[in-house]
Amino acid sequence: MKDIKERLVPLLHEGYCTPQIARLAQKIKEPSTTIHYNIKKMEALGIIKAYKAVFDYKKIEQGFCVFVLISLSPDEYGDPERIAAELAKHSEIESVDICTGDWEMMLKVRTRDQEAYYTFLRKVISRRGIVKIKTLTSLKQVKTEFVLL
Amino acid sequence: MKDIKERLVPLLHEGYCTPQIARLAQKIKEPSTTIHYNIKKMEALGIIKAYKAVFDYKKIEQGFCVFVLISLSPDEYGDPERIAAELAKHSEIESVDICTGDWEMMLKVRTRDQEAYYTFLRKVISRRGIVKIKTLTSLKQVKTEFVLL
DNA sequence: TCATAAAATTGAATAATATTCAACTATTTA
DNA sequence: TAAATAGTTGAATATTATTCAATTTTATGA
Repeated sequence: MKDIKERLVPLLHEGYCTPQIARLAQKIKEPSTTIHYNIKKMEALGIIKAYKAVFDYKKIEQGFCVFVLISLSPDEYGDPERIAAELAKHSEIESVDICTGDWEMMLKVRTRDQEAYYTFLRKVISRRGIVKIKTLTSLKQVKTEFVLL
Repeated sequence: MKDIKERLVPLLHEGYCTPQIARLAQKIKEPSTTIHYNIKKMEALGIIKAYKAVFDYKKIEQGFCVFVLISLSPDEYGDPERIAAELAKHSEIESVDICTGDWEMMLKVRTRDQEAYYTFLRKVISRRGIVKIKTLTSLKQVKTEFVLL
């Protein structure tokens, strides 16, 4: 056994997939060359960013999911995007949004369990510029990435 | 012109994609038949739920993105999943989570613009059982669905 | 309005890829 | 330790994506 699975998951997580042109052609009832042309165009225009797999995260040791509401220090109001870009690099973070309202930033984070999240919190989230955070823990994920679980 | 694009986007949004076995095989340096076997196994076990495209949502008229924090009426504490499942059906909703803390539910919603969101709010979110909501509007999306924008 | 250019659609041919299958190896079970 | 099960792999086949050239449609400018 070569633990192929463990090496596949991270790749499929962010890419290494492709549209099924033949199936789309059959569904939409147009020639596959037409589908091909239109998809390549959307890729070239940057409309399509990636093709990826969606997992049942409980089954890949990523069952702990939280939303992190972040309040920035006034020093950072001018350039929240630098912190956002820094955070976005981490593979545990599913999404990073700069927001209005009581909180300046919203993260969605996935880890193995609460302990792994605590480690992540200390290592990544605790940094200069972030003055307050609030964690909302997901007890049950009903839909993710537009896919019903 | 047949507006192929408009018909492709909703399909690619939730599926109609497939893993690139040859590319994965090259990357991982294992035979493609081994990759194939392992992927089919993950699909059969329900580890992989779907293969889908990720879009630059501004470019498909879905540029308005919000997080909706929902507070349920005490009547519904016992069975928040029915409301969650109802909400999850709507294609505007990217994710539905049942949470701990001050709010019982978290939605991520995408619409064309603020007006479309307002309509959606009145039509879908306003319902018996939901007693309070708070909307956090995303001003800038840095990362979505594990994909950098 | 009409000529011209650019963009989009399409069928046929080809190239690339996924899938099947049978043999083999490694791992688990009793 | 034997037998059963699960995982790996190369070769053959089936399916699918891609290229290309021809054609149609749409946009542009005098």
